[in-house]
Amino acid sequence: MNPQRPEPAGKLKLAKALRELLENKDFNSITTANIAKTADVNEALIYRYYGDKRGLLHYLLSNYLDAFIKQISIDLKGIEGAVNKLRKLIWTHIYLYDHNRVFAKILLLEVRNYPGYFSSETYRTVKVYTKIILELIAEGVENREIRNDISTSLIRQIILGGIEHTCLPAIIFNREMDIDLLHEELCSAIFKGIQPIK
Amino acid sequence: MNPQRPEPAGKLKLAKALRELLENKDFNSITTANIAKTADVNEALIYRYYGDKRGLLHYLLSNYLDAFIKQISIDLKGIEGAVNKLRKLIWTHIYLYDHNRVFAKILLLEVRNYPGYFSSETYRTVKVYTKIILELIAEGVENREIRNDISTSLIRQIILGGIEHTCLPAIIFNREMDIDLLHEELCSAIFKGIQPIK
Amino acid sequence: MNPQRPEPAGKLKLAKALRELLENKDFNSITTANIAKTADVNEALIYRYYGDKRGLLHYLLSNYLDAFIKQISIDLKGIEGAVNKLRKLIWTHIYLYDHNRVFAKILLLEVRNYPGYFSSETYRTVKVYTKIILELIAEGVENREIRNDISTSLIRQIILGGIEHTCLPAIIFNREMDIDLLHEELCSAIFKGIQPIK
Amino acid sequence: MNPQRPEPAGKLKLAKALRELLENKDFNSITTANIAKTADVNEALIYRYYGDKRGLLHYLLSNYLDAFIKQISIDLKGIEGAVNKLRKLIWTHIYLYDHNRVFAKILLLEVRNYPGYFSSETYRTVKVYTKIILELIAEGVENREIRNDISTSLIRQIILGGIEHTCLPAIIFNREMDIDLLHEELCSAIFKGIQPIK
DNA sequence: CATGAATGAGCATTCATTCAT
DNA sequence: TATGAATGAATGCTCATTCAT
Repeated sequence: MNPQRPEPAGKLKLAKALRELLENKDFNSITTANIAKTADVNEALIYRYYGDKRGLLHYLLSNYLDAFIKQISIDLKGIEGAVNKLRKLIWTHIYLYDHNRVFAKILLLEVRNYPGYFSSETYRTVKVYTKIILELIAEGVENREIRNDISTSLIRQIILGGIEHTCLPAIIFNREMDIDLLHEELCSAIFKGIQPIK
Repeated sequence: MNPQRPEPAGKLKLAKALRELLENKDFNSITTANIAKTADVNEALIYRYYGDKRGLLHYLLSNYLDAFIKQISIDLKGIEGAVNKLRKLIWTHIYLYDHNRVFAKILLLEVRNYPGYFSSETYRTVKVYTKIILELIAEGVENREIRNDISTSLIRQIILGGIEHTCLPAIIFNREMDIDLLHEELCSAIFKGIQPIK
Repeated sequence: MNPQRPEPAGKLKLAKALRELLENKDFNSITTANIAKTADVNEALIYRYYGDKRGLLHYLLSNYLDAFIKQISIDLKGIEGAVNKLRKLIWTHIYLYDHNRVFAKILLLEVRNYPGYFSSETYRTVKVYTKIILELIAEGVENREIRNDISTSLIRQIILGGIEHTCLPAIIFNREMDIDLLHEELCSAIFKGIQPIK
Repeated sequence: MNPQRPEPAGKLKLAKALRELLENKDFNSITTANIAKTADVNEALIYRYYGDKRGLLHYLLSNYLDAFIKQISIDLKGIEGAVNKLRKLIWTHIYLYDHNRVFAKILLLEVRNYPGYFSSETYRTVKVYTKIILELIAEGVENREIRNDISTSLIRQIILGGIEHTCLPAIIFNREMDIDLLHEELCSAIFKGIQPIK
């Protein structure tokens, strides 16, 4: 219960091992034997620390998501205006996807199809993020930067869907991404539609 | 002796079964037992009729590709001008992806990573299609509808990449597609760049 | 029931096909599909004509055994004395093993281990042969060419065991056989022991 | 950490089970399910401990070969003269084949035809043995007990071929062996030819 | 905190055999 | 007389997971 107690060595080694392996293989074709051997610990530790193989994946993911959210929070500091903040958020989101393709892949492709996703901690962490977005939108609506005749949740949908739509092909096919270009295109598409008509 | 001998029931049932299963799962996580049970035939028939599990997938695909190409060829009839034909081709391509999501998924995601794809019959059929596109582009260049300072194969790349980029997210996440909208956006992006500056 | 009715084409083709295949593979690794394809007939014919795969093998074998016995019977004509006839019989036996290695292999290795061998037609034909030997021995005993204080069946055992012993290594490892040398060694070993002490 | 850690129970049970089964069936017709059931352990242990089914066979074999070579080395102690040592070696070889028929069978029949045999550890161990023989022969040549106009490797060939030829039939057909008789016959045949003419 | 041992369920694939026509 | 369609029972092998220590 002591939040300060350091994680056991084996637990960390396993997480590190899976992260490594995910760079070259997809989750389903990585075996537990594989992970344990790479980590140089016993296979059974996966079950002790993470419940099961998928648990380890979610642990990895939630670690990443925490960093993701922390990064975005920092990046928003000092920016004025909800739309400006959202622009920055989108840029960082794309940037982080580009620089953490393994996680992007898991998040975009692996994690959703599985039963239990919506009751997972990953999902709870994702919701923290979507809540941040929602609040920015609400702020925008209040400031009259954003139309008030579209529901905030639909707007959030548009933003997240747009990011996904924008990044997915490059991530699936390991293509390079021109972050600034993609960001510009995406923002103009999004904000043209959701900004109030003056 | 009859070259038109109808396909055996089991063969067709298997193809149908895999098509069904692919709607919800990806190929690798569909088992042969799974397919056979869905088809309500014996597992061994997969091997009798298709050589192996992957053979069945390629059968499905090549059936679809033939229909795909036939449809596009018909759709181009009566249209004048290379750019107009290409616009129509893109529309039909998107339309067919939208209405045959299983095949779109296979084509976009499953089939490429596999060793032997480039020596498969599927690949040969795909090349028939890309050749059609190439010829339309060449026609366009000749008629001065399309710039002659970009290689035709690069232009083809742009078109096919664009279609992919446009359709992939909707296909992966089973989202609805506004075909006309996507088509319009895609075409304006493509043709703005490749039409000659007057 | 007409003994003159010719064998159906398919039946013969199958026998021929198996004989061919046995030259390069052992029986267990030849499949029924294999046989039928080589014979260019339907797989089910094996079951119509021979009951099962092993039945076909036994048919082949009994054909061979008939020829074997016929050949030996002819070879014995015009030879005087039981021991001389036995010498000739042994020579021909070795000769035929050497020149029909496929059958030698089946007879020596494949056929015995199987349940049902002793009630097979093959076994009945083999008994015709051993009866010939037994009669030659009895003739020899009567003529005082062969000791009368060893049972004829034991003597037969010694002869057949000796032949087997002599030929087996060459047959298993596909080695060449010096028929005359083997014959001489074997006969001197056998007849030294079984001829009456003068 | 203890390098002498005892072999796991399951590993040993599997080896014992295969040894038992080989008494009545040949390796190819023994299934992994068969082995596991006889050993009363899980089939997967074969793969954990031996890599695959054939690995288990080679384990059995190499255990046996080690004992074989150890026994022969001991038996040669205190014997004077290369030819006398070879005689003893031949006797022990025949004796061990007689008393370990399963291994004799594997060694004579199963192991050779397989691809990879010549790069296996079994083969390396076999070579240790043949080297012992070669050295004895060289010793004999030096002492003028053995002719020096036949290559030592040919002489080794004659000895090993002779043993094989002598034991094979009895081993294949589970017949009894009169070891002393076989030994005497074989040695007289071998050494008549290879001893120097005085 | 960590491990070695063991397992059940499943995997793609093979093959001798049956049967309606 | 012959065939195409179909199948049950294996086969060697893999892997996530459990558990006593």
